[in-house]
Amino acid sequence: MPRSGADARRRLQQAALELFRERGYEATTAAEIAARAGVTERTFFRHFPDKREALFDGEDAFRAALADGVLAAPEGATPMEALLSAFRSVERTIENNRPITEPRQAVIARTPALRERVLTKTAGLTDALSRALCRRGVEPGLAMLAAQVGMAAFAHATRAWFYAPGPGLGAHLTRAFTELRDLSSARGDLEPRVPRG
Amino acid sequence: MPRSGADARRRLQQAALELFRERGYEATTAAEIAARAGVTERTFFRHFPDKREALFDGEDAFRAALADGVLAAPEGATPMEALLSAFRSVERTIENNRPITEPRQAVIARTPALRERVLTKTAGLTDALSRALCRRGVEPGLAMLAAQVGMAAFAHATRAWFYAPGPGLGAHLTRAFTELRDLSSARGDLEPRVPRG
DNA sequence: GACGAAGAGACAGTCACTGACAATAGGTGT
DNA sequence: ACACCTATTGTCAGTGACTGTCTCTTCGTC
Repeated sequence: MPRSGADARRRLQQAALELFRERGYEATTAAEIAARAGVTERTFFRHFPDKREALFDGEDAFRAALADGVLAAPEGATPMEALLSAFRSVERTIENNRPITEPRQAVIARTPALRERVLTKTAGLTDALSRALCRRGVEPGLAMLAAQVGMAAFAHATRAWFYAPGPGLGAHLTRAFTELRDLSSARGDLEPRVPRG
Repeated sequence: MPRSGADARRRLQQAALELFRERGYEATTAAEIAARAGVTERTFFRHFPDKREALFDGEDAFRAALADGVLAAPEGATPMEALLSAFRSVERTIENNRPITEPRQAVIARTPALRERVLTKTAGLTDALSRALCRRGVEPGLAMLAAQVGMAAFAHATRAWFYAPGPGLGAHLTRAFTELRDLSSARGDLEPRVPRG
């Protein structure tokens, strides 16, 4: 019964989150998730390529928003400025989504398999940022480096905001990018200690 | 027959690499790897927690070397300087291991499941670097940020060296850390565009 | 009211991974 | 030489994630 397709998908996601919270990720089977959602195990795997993905959705939209944010940055912005601008453009989205992401995070935090998947999701976002920077004329290699560094700062800010939401994500972002600048600005000895022969 | 234990392990790793190169990762079963190594499938899983791990070994030693490198950095070094010093301390190791890592990389590059595992391995290294920085007195949050940024630069350098080994990894490292400094040194507008209400 | 496409169920099968128990090779002490 | 102990492996049975295939039902369309 193709009731709506999207309906079953939403029920599956809800059931998955509930069960993961109740018994943990490893202890719940795909069949159980499907049963609670009122469909067959086979249907579960038609909606999600694997069990983990039931917890990660809407990442495509977020990735697009980030990339758009980079492209929408002011003309003369440096790579890092463009990235910060992109992060600021999704600030509100993240803050508003907190009630949804918070319980999810709790499950992820205690499940190695899910933490691993988070890393590939983050890598996907980093790739998107890198490609967007390229479209702004940044050399590909440098774009990837900038995207990774920017993403590290963004993750840092998000982590800090998660534990201390008071100041708002924006304040943590500002702080993270300031810390970033302070970290690399110290003029040090960049030359190898031992000259190569 | 407990021939030696470590022997079977080495044969399994060799067989895994060979088969992954011949037919690809997804198309080879754990039983096939075990068969080529002259043991049972059950023995394979006694040596490796999962199929992917047969390709990733010696990461523990590498992680320890990196952490030691951070701790061995000169007294007054900044976090980034300590990280660079750590990377320099494993330069030779990486250069010497190229014949081993190169075929491995080729398999990993075309296998999403293995790329995902690389990310968690890298995250493990980043954690170790972060903890080492903490032992140098760096505040934990900042240590994690520094470790991630440093690891991004290291990965950038390694990537560049992979395609252009000529100048040596050390030269690429120097260049990466210089680019890093240039990236974040540009003094920009770090304040939010719209004041928070 | 026929019809085509999109979901969904039913069913069988592969493969990664695990627990439990038995068998054997190697080294050790006497 | 002999009993003994332990590490390592083989064997077997089982669970659960995922896939291919086929059929069936429902919904929008003509």
